[in-house]
Amino acid sequence: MKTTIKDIARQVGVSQTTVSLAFRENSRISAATRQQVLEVANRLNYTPNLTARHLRCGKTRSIGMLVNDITNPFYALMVRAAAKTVARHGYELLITDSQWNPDKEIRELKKLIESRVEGILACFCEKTDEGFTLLERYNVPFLALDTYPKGFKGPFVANDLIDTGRLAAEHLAEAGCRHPVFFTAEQEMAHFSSFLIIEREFGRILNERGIEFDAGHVISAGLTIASGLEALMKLWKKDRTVDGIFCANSLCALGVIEAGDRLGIKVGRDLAVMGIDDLDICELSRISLTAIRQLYGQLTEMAATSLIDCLREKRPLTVRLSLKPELIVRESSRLKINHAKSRLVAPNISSILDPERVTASGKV
Amino acid sequence: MKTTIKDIARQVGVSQTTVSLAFRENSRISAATRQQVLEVANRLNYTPNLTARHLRCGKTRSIGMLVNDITNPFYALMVRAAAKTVARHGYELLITDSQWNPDKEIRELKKLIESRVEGILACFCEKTDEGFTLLERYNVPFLALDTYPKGFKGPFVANDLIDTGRLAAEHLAEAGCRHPVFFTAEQEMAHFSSFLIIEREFGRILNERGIEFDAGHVISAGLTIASGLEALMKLWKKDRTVDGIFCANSLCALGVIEAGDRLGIKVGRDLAVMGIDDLDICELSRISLTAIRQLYGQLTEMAATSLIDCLREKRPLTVRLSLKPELIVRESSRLKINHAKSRLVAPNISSILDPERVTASGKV
DNA sequence: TTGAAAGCGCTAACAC
DNA sequence: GTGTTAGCGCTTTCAA
Repeated sequence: MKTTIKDIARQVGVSQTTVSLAFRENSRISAATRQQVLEVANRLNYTPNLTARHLRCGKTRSIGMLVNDITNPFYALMVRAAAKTVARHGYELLITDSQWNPDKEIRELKKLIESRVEGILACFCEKTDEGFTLLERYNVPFLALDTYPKGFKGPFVANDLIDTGRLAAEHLAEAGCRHPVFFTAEQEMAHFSSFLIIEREFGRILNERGIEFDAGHVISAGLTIASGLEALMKLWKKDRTVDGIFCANSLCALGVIEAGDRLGIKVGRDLAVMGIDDLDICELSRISLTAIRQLYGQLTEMAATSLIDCLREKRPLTVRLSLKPELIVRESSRLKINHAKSRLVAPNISSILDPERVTASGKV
Repeated sequence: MKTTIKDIARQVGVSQTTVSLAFRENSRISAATRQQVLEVANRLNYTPNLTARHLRCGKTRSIGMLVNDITNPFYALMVRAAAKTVARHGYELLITDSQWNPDKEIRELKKLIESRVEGILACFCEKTDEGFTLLERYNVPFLALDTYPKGFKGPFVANDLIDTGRLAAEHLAEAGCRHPVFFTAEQEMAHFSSFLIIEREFGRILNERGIEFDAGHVISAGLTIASGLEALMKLWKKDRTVDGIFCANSLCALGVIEAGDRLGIKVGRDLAVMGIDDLDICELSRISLTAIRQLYGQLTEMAATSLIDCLREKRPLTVRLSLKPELIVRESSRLKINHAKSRLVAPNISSILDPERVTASGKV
């Protein structure tokens, strides 16, 4: 059995209260008794039982975090940022993963609530409203992170998806694409509000510039290398006029490049490829993938901070914030430049060379 | 304030026990009362307080997991596998991250102990013995995962590092390398037992085959793309005889390839490059990096299962298991073949094409 | 400066 | 089937 405060009290010959007090700085305990208590505690290998403390105090000093896929570098980055931020304020982070499964999302959220986390940072998988309805119902302070469900009225810190769509459209238009397509997530996810927002703005800007784009130019490619590869293979069989592909993430774009290589398409010259999420490897000269960088670390830090601030001050959460993404142009989409001057520009390698860079793939 | 069992009891007009019992399947409660209780519970938005339950029951049904860097795809993969396995047995997973910092490792382990996890899956950062000494002292069942500290007498499930070193040495020797080097982790990590074991076996096999290899052929390159890039840049300035580089991970190897490209070295023909950890992108034909695949998912699943089994049966943990790694040969190291027959072999693309493949980079 | 008593929300043992 | 009682380990009054 684990040593408790009682055991120590008995050994030292003081009350439980005294022992409890001895573990806190500048409480009204004499230096001598504190000394004794700490000694015995150490000898008996005592560690406080947080379960008991939390029950008694009525709060857990913990924040829950829900992500869709912990093995995705961006969620991992967010988790890391959240853990750090939360720890700085004396909180724990309970991490859970829905695996894009709405049922699991609900189950995980319930468990967090039952664990009595004081607040939740939630990346909803957005297939239903159940997730945030649940949190609202049980009255748990929460914040939507990275993206938020359609029509969501609550607090969020997210990436600016309209801007994302716009940047992509403008870039491809300027690169000289006349037949761009959007490779969105797989069928089941393609109707998530985040992808739809990007798609709509992407199309709107293209149309504005006189480039044809409608539902027929949206392809449920998926979000993995394998699915991007397959999607271009399939597309190319029936349509070889495509000259630009905007992928919903960079993994998909890597698959598209691979397919291009196998099909003998000159990526960057005859076909512009770009993705969302700037992975480290996008910078390799062999890849050199144009990507829209989202600031996941900052995003999460801001979210966690404002959640904890509100918790502290017992204010309701009101933050609704969209972070601007950044376009990183590389070789995979220099159609116009290459056509015009046939000149290669050195890829942007600054960040790869910077060992201090916060990285999604990290170390070992 | 949150609804408690008491509130429900009062509303329904039964005792707390009855309410408590009503939430369990086939307890001795009448269908009618259960019905009532559940109804009221639902109306009052009741959720059980796990903190209280755990305190009362004296166990938390939770397992702690310590990794060195949650943003590293392999640790993320392990976390995912652990969470799944543990959940299947009705346990929770508390995830923490030492960030390769031994002090943080201790702090995090202490927090897990205080949270009264029933067992711990630990990837020790190995800078000191403090981590496992602590766990032994507080008598927490634990398992070293992925790697284990030098001279470690306790239970572990790890990759076979001797085999890893051997596979690399044999492969480079057979590829025809006469001047191979080992790019190990950065200075501060290079003396970790895992890297040392790999290094020693790598050298031993090379020597056995009459290839020169000593401490001078070990370079503290680091484990990131940036550091691999820099390391080869530096090395090439003073030594151009190197014809094979075995990197402690694949990210480093990607950096090496990048450096090779920039320096005009023909990677795969004049310089063989290989790494440990087979990332998805290693399979892209633009990269085609030879790598030693470690089975992180299986590793973790086995560890978690045996931990929980022992917990259940109150047996002490005794497992000491090393999993065999697998060599995946690709274009980056086909020196001999290329020299001899100048023939390119199609890269192994099977796994990329398999959408079911468990992947480190995952979706979105 | 210390101690006694109460209680956080729940469950287990036992009585009815 | 249901209720009573006690107690998990801790902290927080309040009294001494």
